Amino acid sequence: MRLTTKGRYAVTAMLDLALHEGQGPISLADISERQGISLSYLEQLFAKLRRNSLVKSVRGPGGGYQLNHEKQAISVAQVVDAVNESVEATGCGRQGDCQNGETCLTHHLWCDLSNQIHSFLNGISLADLVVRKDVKDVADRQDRRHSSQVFLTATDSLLADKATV
Amino acid sequence: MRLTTKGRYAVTAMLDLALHEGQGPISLADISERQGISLSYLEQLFAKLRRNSLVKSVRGPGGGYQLNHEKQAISVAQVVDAVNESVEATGCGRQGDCQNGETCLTHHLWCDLSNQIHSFLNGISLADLVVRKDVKDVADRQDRRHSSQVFLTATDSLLADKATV
DNA sequence: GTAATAACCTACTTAAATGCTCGGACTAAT
DNA sequence: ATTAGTCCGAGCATTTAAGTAGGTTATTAC
Repeated sequence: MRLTTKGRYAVTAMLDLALHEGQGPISLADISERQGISLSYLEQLFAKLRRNSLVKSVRGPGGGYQLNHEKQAISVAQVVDAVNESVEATGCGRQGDCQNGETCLTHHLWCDLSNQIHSFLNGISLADLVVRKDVKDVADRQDRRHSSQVFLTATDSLLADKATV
Repeated sequence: MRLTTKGRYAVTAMLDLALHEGQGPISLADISERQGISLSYLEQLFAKLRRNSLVKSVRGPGGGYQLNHEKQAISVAQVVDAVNESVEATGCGRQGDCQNGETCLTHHLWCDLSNQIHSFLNGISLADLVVRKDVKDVADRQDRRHSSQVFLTATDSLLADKATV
């Protein structure tokens, strides 16, 4: 079992998509900036998310990614799974052949733990996260910062335009 | 978060000690044989278990390891923790400074998950495991095999003794 | 049609951890 | 004195995460 930034990034990015749903395709550059995740790394993660048909893409200018299903139909477990971070706690993948063909002493314990984790993460959808207060707070902060940055760079280019006149 | 054979080995080995409690010190060689874990690797794991005072050791012939506390006072979480396999799912160690100083979008989600896992593993003691049917079954199988092996090697040495006569 | 944008793809790099092995030193019972 | 055991450090092969770099293709806007 393993849960690193890989799975956390994937969930964060998907949640970012869910939060900005209805605003058209969201570019990875935007997500990268808002969530502080390397753009190239995001590309690799979204390749997997796309292969698992959790997102759909639009190429070209104004393009980006969108959720491929309803928010409430995408669970955290699915996202973590899509980027190959199994929350399976057994070493044998539940086969029970952990100790050269036979069941090891603690096999069932890890099975129980796997069930526990999986049902927990399976029970949480992106829609559930979007309405949480702690998520909303962080999202608001990020959006303010992001839009003000957009404003600043827009102002910059206006000034640059003036300068070139 | 990470749970690999390292933590699983540690719990398995501790459970082995719990199962053979009252039989004096248990050598790592015995555990290695019964549980199919490399002896040298066990040594490294038990160094950590000892440093966390989960076991006490007896050196010299007839020596080995014993639980340092009552079976019911040692939880699976403690054992996993002792070998440095944190079941902490956040990247920031609950600090909330995940995204360059500020809280990331999914921080609270991973906190919840950590709580879930921790309370689950914390609620299971070695005593709980010892009485489980699935554990008993495997333990019986291992003990039969182990004692018959001891018998065989004993017979071997008897025969060897006879041969040398 | 040309430039810009953004998805898409492949390959490489760095760092860390796992799961071992090996060799030896210390300690205590026979 | 020998032997059975714990103790300790170094080293090693493999895997993975996480990120870099460099490019190609599709689409829009000018």
